[in-house]
Amino acid sequence: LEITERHAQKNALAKRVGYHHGDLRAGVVEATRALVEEKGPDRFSVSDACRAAGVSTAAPYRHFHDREEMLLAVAQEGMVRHHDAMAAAQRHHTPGSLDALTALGLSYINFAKAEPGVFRLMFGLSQREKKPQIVEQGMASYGILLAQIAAYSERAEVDDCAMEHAFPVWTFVHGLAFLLIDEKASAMNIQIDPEELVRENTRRLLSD
Amino acid sequence: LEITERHAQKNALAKRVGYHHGDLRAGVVEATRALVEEKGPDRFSVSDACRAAGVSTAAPYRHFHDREEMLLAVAQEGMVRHHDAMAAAQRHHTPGSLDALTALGLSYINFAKAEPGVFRLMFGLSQREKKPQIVEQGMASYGILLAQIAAYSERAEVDDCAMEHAFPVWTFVHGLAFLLIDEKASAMNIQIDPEELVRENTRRLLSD
DNA sequence: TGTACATCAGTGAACGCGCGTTCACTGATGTAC
DNA sequence: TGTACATCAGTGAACGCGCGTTCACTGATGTAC
Repeated sequence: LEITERHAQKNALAKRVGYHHGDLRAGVVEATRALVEEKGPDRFSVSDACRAAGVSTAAPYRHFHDREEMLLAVAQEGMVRHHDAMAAAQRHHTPGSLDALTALGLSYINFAKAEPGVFRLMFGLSQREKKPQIVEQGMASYGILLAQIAAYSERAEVDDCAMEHAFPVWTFVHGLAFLLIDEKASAMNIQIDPEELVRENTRRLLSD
Repeated sequence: LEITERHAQKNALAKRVGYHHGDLRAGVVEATRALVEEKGPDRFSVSDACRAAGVSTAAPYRHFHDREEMLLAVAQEGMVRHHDAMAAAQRHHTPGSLDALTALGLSYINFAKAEPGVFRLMFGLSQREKKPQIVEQGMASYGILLAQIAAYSERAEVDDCAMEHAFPVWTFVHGLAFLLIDEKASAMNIQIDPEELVRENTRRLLSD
């Protein structure tokens, strides 16, 4: 009898076996991520996330100091996904080629399109960008761009010249990402081919 | 006696003469703008604005349907200021010169720096960018850029070529504005000279 | 010019609600013997 | 292997709070006579 009850409970709640959750932290972070995506970073509420994760509203406080720390965890994981996507995108292209740089830019934009909520969380104003883990992860992503640009201009290492050229390329791609997810291009009736746009203008920005 | 009372009251409340406000709508919009600037568009609350404007929380509902309409009014006025700043910036330069285009871009960025809250309100995702008044004002601002770019490439009118070149320039400047107000450039320890950055990269984006 | 009255901008109090966080408690788990 | 116990992840109820909006009301203003 008791075994049958247990079994039913297990099936009903899927991840939940009993009083203990198993991995409540991961569950809450995933619920937070989904809500940030659904409602935006500012509409997210702790209560919502707990409801979605199927735990009491007090539970997250065993794992996070406060609401902000939950968002920080989501931003952090986002930074890693973002970095990994860029690293993967360049892998299929000749280092230092315009193709590689285009793939890098497109993967930045595609991340923004795929996860606009998390993208906003990562790149919007907050105290988050001052946390060392976030800065480090950002530096790592920027490093991928720096290396490609150094290779593009046929330099062995990242020098001042590569750094000066990298920032405008980041700026352009960053602007395009926001214009797309904030629906400004479409509101202004501007048709866009992201790939050609990124390729041509990266080329122009790196000219001289 | 009564006159003295009136006088004292007038001095104390400045804008407030008695039961009626005079221009409550403008007062509330200004309070809303200031709060959007101070706390950000998402932290703004109707109650805060009423407190700041010195009116009851019910008062704005004589002039606005709801909270969103108050933000819409602030966005709208922001669009006009933004447009006027760009129009003024180009006035001192030869039409179609790189100087004129640089001044245009810088005025875009300076608006973002001066009013980051309103800038976010104007360019963030919402249903607002679909309101005809907002779209129209946006088109007008974009038209200034289009005209300068047509003149830059020595064309008499705005043709497809000008439109194709304008979008990347907007994208670049827009991206720079966000990287600056979201403090990404400073968080990554990147030093910037906005004027040179805008001039050089506008030139590159318009090359070919 | 003086009075009666309609208008409607602004009030003050209340509404129902969801929020972030805290608290004393519960009970599943792992470990020592 | 079996039992006693410490640990601590998760609970459920409550807290104080500020929110957006509505309501019946008040009183200043402008107009008709």
